[in-house]
Amino acid sequence: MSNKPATIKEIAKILKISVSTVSRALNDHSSIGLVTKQRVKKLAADLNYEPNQRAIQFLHGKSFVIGVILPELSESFFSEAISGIEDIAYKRNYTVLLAQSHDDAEREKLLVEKMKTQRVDGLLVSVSKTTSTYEHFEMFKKVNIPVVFFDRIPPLKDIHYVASNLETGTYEAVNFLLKKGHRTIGMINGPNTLLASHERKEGYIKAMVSNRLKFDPSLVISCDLSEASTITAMDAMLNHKRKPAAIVTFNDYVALFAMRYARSLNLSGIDFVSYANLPIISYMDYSPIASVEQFPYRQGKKAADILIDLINKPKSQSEVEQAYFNIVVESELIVSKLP
Amino acid sequence: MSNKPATIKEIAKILKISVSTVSRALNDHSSIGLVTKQRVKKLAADLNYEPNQRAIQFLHGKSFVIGVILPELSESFFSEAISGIEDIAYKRNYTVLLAQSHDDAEREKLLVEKMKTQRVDGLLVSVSKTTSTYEHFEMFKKVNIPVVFFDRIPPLKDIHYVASNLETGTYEAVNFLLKKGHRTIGMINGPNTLLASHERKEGYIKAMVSNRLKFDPSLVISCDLSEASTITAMDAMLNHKRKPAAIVTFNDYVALFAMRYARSLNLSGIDFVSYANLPIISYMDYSPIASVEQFPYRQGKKAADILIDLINKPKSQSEVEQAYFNIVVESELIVSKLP
DNA sequence: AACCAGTGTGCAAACGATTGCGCCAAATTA
DNA sequence: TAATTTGGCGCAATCGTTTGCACACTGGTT
Repeated sequence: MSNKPATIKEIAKILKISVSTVSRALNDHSSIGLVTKQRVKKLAADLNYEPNQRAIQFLHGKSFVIGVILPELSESFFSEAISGIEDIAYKRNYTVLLAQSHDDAEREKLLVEKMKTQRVDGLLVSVSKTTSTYEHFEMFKKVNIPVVFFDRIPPLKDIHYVASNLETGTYEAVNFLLKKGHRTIGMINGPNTLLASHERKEGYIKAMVSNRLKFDPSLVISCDLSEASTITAMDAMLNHKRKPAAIVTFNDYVALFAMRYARSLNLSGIDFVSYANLPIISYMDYSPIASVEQFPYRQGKKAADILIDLINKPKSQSEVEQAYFNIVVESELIVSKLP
Repeated sequence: MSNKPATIKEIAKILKISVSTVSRALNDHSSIGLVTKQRVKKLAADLNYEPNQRAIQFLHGKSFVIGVILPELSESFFSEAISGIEDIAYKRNYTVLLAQSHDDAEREKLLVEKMKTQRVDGLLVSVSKTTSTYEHFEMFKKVNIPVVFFDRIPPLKDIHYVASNLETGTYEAVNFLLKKGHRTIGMINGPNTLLASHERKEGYIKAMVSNRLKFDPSLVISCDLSEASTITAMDAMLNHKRKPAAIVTFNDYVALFAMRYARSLNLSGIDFVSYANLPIISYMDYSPIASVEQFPYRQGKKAADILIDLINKPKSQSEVEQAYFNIVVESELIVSKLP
């Protein structure tokens, strides 16, 4: 009963006109008379006609699908980013094919393969932590399928990407602490290999310098983001000849570890500032007094927009004049509301 | 330059055989000679031939896509569930079309519409909190597209669903507390309208009764899950003539609020048990001593498996003999490891 | 010599929608 | 009145793949 969806053919047969007329009528083509249009549209509505997307995709040689590969949806940065991607895709009539690499380079490679066999029209990627080779992405370029990276950018030339610049947010953060009266500010940073660590450090330095303070490198300590490593860093801070009165931490986890450790030593009064990645942290007894926000939703939207623009861009005649989008979303300091 | 992907036609032309032979050779059809098969496969590999999925989907009248609508990816229950869904879909050669309702009934309706125009082969849904009408799902049934609900199940007859039974986990939780020596155990439950609240209460009662203790209804207090409401419930607990020495809370947020409130009153020694929904909670200074786990990944896998089974099931001759899958994934108590 | 079985291959239709081209009639113009 | 425009519509090809059917061989059995 009421089984197969209606097709354009059936409409044509019932109305005793040709399928081309029906198609044109539904698409408001100028060469179709008003009465015919209305008759067709009426019947289409009655039959609950909906165009078969697979047929259209097939005809156009396009899938209207964008692939999205990201490390972990359970990280709130990514679950928020995917909302932005989804919203744009929806608005621009694209569909999202989502997959998680779970920070596994092998799996990421497989997923990229699958995206290719699925013939996505474009790819949005935030690369896995363990990824060290990038040929699988290069393949896409060869077949002219645009790839846009976001947040976790591979060290490649000539790519499109959207990422946040943590320098500005960090600058604001340190400035905020200085304005609050702190003179000695520490930073528990991430591994030096990460671009993100570098940006944080640069922001820190700029803030110090622009306030006519001299930058003390020994107050910026790297850690590997584990609790143990955070505690080691904290020990170094606390034994420093200039013990910091405020500390900027690489992320909320590190802040959590550091704050807990400080309390376990019965130390209070140190102000912490972090980078927002755990929404739950605001519910907690102790939380950073301010946070650098990276606007994942906004980044997701932007990246999706760029990707779809690229998909629909007429092919550039010469490869040379190809422009690469390198969009930087500025980060921003959000000061916690007092309870 | 290496533009369009290779097609079966090109292979046929190069090898001077017909497309049907090529197709059959690639699919290992028995009527094709060994030599021909090998020649075809060799060339296909050389040309990086991959079958055009859109063409195949179009031909079969199937999309090999399952739609997934869930409330919020940032809730870890769902982000874990989607991993299970993805994994099964990948394994069984389906593709996932994901969308979030953000707990908005209107949006959910729109998304269901979109899924229909996209002609998904099946639908997996966890309904939004604000959804109160269900016709949009009924539509799918009419056109014979299977729908499987998971976790948040609508109050409908004759539906497929996968959900966890919180009764068993709650039973274990209360039992655990009793074994630990507590005689008076309180429960801060959710709204009575929720099935989940009911299951928790039943588990609580069963545990008490099976330990020959009498059930005191005044020790099970409902709240609306807000902090204020949790505090009200806690006040009632603490002023109870039999002040509970252990409390089971509806979820981790409620546990967080309650524990914080207890500490603010300088109360310690109350044992809390909760239902796992915030992975971060184990990182915190104070956390429940045990948690009822609902295995979202497992639920997601199960739901996806059932859906794909339904999609591929030969049509039942009579509507009557249609069987409905009502799968219950038992919940389970996980006792926190001591640090 | 006629028949059959098996093996290997090609022809052509089908899936649903779009679109360039051509055709016919009515309306306008010369 | 004849010539030209134009509004309205149909024909048929096209996209890539699968598949039922027909056909042409070869080799073996009556």
